[in-house]
Amino acid sequence: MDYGIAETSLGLLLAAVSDKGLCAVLLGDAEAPLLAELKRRFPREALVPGGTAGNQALEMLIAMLAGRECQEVLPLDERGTLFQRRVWEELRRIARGETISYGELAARIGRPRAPRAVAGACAQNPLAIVTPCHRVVGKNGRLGGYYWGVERKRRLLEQEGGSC
DNA sequence: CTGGGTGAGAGAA
DNA sequence: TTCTCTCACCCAG
Repeated sequence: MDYGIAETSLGLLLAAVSDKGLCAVLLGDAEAPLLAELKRRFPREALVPGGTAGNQALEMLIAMLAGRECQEVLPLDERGTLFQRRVWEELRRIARGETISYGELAARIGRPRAPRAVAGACAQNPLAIVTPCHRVVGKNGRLGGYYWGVERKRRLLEQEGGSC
């Protein structure tokens, strides 16, 4: 698979693409930790920097951050359990600027008593931004957590609410 | 504020 | 395989 890295308003953004589709979108402050995480998630893959597909995905993600809603166009190579994919699929149906609670999301996938499990699935989401796990917040106004830092979550929501 | 009920995943043995 | 621990939750006291 090949990948590309670019600087964005949220810090460094890494996109990795396999022969099946987009398989990782990571955020971070420095290049080395990003690469380490990519390698940790795909230990057996050969990682090729600066590939065409990776850079193409990067461009799309940056356009998305700028306000364009062009997801679903490129194939996704999601690796996860059935339950996780169910959660991620539901996440992608949340509109830009909209937020729901973990309990609500759990109810939507038919598991109303499993908000904690849903949170766990969100934490494992390999495709930041494409799968908008940042649009899930706690029920009583609590922001909840975010794998790449609550600060990034807050800024993502701010920027989505304002510029569409 | 605290405590307990949750479902699913990761890791040990 | 099972057992145990860990949660980005949520509601009742």
